[in-house]
Amino acid sequence: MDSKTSTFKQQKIAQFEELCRQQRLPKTIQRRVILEAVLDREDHPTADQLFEDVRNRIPGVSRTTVYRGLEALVQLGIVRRANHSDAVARFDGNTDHHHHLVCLGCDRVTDLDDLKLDPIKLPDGRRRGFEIADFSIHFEGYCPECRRKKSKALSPRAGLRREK
Amino acid sequence: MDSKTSTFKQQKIAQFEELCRQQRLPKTIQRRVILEAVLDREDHPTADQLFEDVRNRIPGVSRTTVYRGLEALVQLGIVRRANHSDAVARFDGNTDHHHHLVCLGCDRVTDLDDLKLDPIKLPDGRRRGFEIADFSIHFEGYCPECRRKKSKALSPRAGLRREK
DNA sequence: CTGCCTGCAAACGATTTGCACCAGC
DNA sequence: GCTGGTGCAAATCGTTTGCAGGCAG
Repeated sequence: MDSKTSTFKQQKIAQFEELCRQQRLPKTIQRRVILEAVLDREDHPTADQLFEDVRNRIPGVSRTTVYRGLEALVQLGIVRRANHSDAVARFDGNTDHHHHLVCLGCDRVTDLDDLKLDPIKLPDGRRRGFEIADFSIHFEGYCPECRRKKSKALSPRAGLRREK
Repeated sequence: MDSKTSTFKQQKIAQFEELCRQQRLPKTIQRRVILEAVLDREDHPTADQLFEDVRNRIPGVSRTTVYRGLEALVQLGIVRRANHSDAVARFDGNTDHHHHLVCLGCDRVTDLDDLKLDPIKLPDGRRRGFEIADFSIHFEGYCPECRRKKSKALSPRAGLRREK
């Protein structure tokens, strides 16, 4: 929205085009729009949500194209797969270092950019021969909405049903 | 295997029976065995792997029962869903505080019990009204196996295909 | 031209659901 | 006996694949 965000988006798109050139991949409108759709969202949309978003801009796209485009963007390292506990694939245009707030009530995941946390000593790197490149912290707790529900009804732990 | 592990298992099972009593749920053999199957594994098995394990002990079980049993155990808070990036559900009998090593090459997730990390200051708890109950750190990197592959071929980033 | 990308329809695999029956309490 | 668990088969849902064009380089 503001210029900062906008610049970020520009950069990502430039990065995408750059990679296409490097790898001699045709840069199609579809994939550009798919990337834009991911970048336009703050949350971690599912492939289907993105399909809807893309379809608003390119009425004829097929679901397959969106799925394949997303996969391609992941391969290029421009977007990330976001791992929620539901079974559907989710994507995240923010490939920078950031952390997550995971709600134990509704399973929603929000990004957390507070980086006072960063100076954690990346430890035991070579433990078990594992080479650590980065890390992110999952904070588990309850989002405002679920806190309210929780205080009202201590009981049932609204099932882990999928959101739709 | 050793007495410590064994005790842990006992406790979990006791906890399960306790919860069944509290909530007036019948405690069936199937669910007990499902729980045991989860506890007997160190990794994060898929529902289908657990189905196989359970079937070895109760030849007649249906896949449905295992799925439903696992769901029930998750609801009871005895086992956790483990979030990998592949599309299949995975489960984890270790509900204690622990961290994860996530391989960017093969997406495998391993538990990390090194708790020198624990004294991290749980910060900004009330940020956005989010109530933080716990946290876990995802270390992203490359497991020994993928490091080897990576050093040989810098190129293709073996696709994110499912393991089977 | 050549190769990757697209769209469609069909296939697929994991998970869920409806229903009749059976088992704990 | 009532309630919830089980097993089976069918349905569902997200995702992938095969194939025939189409388009970017």
